[in-house]
Amino acid sequence: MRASVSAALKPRKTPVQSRSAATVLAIFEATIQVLLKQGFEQLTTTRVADRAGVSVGTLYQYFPNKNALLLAVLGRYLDAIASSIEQACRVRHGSTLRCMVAALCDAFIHAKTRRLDVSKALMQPAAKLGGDALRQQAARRVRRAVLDMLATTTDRQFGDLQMPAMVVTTAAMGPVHEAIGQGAGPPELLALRQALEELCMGYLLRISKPKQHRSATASDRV
Amino acid sequence: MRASVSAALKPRKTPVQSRSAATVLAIFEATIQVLLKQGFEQLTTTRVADRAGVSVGTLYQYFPNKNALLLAVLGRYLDAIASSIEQACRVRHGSTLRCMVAALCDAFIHAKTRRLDVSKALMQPAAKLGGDALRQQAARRVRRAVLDMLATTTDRQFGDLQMPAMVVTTAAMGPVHEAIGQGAGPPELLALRQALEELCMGYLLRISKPKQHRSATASDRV
DNA sequence: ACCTGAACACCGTTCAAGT
DNA sequence: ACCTGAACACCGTTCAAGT
Repeated sequence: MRASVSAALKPRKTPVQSRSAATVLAIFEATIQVLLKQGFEQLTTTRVADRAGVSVGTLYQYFPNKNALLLAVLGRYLDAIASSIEQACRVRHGSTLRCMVAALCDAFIHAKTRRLDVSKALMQPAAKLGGDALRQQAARRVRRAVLDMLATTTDRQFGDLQMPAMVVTTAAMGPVHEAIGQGAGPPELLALRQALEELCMGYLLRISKPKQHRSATASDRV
Repeated sequence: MRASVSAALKPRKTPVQSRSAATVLAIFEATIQVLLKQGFEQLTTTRVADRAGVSVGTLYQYFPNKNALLLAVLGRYLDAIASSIEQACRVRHGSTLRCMVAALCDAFIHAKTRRLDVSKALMQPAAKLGGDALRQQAARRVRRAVLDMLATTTDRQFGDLQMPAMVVTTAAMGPVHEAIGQGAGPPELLALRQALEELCMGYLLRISKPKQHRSATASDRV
């Protein structure tokens, strides 16, 4: 029952023929193309329709307005990011804190780096009306995934988990966003990854206690 | 020689009579009013001019286009924030790491909380073309201030300072932004402040070594 | 069921005319 | 030196007509 980020942005009419499903896909791709080649300011519904090979009217048959189109594209992107981080977290359930932190830092950076051009292109309209709500919804999924993972550590125990999960996720985003914005290359990203790990480890060690070493296998497979 | 964030956004023509200085101020205030009352989507150059009590033509005499107007308003806001953080940092030069971190966390939260309505209203257009460049420029000032402060600690010594300064500033922004976005009240902000302090402390202690206790007064007034 | 594109309303921007 | 506001170009959105 995991909520999809783009749930509220469903096209006006659901494609029932394969022809229109292709049309919607073409519009999505055309939007990203225009965003990449012409930029946000130059993005026009007519231009998108042209590049998609359809008329404006067709575009408006599937999206109530330009904003909804942009949000739909952004939503797909955020969905993909959230999913990949969720998976990275799930794989590390029941492992060491250091191991979890390392995986998490990797996942954050990969998410933003995977399709760097698209990331950057989407960052501009991201703060427009509604875009922030989407961002928050995706952040909630990530936060939840982090919390679930932390709850299964083998070597540390936490009091509250809500706050640390929130702090770690949002805190890690900032440096990554900044580094990307400054056009950081592979070497800088490597140094950044290291710094993020120190950041998360320092914080999480500080607010947690070592776990009692009675029977380590007891809570191994909860 | 500290660069002003809004340096590149100077009005088209510099007001030489007091009448026009008042006009520019009125336009600034009108922009924020419209942003607050009608929202970003409804913000129209004509509407701003109307509320400022001038005609559109007058507005365009001082700002080359709508985007420049928005950026100018955003620039003033970011300037104010950066300045207040710079000052908070300066006051703590030569003090303890814990003391610095505490002051810094306070400054971050205060900056975003001071005029919360304006903060929120400005967050929408912040990511539009050019807005991101402004944000980065302000972030650079803050980063610089943090670095300068850290260089004067009495109890710890760091290897590199560039990375920690960058990480701490950008990392702290995320949780604050998120909390504000979720409509956090005073109690939540207090808990957040505490968490931010742990975050910064944990990280900075981790990457620094205790200072030798030879003659503490030697590097006191560098 | 899906597509077209001329037509309409509205907004950013200009500029000739005013004081 | 500063202000005005009608006029223009362009973009988002619609809808009657097509297949």
